[in-house]
Amino acid sequence: MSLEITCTRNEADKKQISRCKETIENSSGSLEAISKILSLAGSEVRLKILFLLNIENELCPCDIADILEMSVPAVSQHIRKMKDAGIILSRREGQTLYYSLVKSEDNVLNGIFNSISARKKTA
Amino acid sequence: MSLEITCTRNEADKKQISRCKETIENSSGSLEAISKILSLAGSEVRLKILFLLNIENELCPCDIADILEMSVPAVSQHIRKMKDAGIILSRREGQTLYYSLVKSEDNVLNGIFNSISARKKTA
DNA sequence: AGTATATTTAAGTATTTGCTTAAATAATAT
DNA sequence: ATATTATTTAAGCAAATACTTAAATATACT
Repeated sequence: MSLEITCTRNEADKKQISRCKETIENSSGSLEAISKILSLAGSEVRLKILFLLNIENELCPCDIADILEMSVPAVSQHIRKMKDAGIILSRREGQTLYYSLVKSEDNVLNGIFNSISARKKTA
Repeated sequence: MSLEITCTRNEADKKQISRCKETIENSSGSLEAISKILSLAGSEVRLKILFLLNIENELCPCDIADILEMSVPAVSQHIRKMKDAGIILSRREGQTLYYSLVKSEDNVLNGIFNSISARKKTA
């Protein structure tokens, strides 16, 4: 691989590079987990769904489709991804499924919701 | 469009739905801006780069490639996206370009870095 | 000027994503 | 049982993503 010959071999700070490699190695689990969540929240549609669930507590796919003006299957498929990732959960009431956020302590999503509100005030 | 006929028309809480529509409308700017940032941070490679820049202050593409064990062009292309989005900036020193985070107050990235550290402790 | 280094850019391609439409489940109502 | 409603699942497809390799820029060195 051409990876072997880079500027590093000549004059870079080797100490810094190995320190960084260690840092990444040590946080590899959280980096993977957090990037998974961010990749979900990084879709504008899904961010809106998460944002709404945070405010409204729970919503059904049908209502979400109505609010976001998109098809029910499209919403359902976004929901599935978030459910598979364990960031939302469902409760059935008759024919209707209500989805809500899975609450947790060190939740990166809370910071995101705060940022959305904060930025709104600023604008 | 089939959007017109959903469960909403029959028995849903119309008040809730219009309230939600308004909420989304009101936050539409921040939702778009934040989801853009999250979609960038939602790539494991880019999250690692951002995480490293936060710790090391600045790094060159070559070193990042070395640390993450990937090709320089691949790194460069990730960097370009983040630069285009205005979340990182560059400083030239001779042939070397040093990249660093654009610092700001209500930065959603700070919360993310905290979550990465917090989760590491927990694990 | 000519060569080497650091980086970017471009072209090509395989994979992933996000919708659409149609069909399948699941619960309810008649 | 049959039909209706809420939702999911599957198949298909266009667009976006993330690499690869090769070529182009930019700065430094001789």
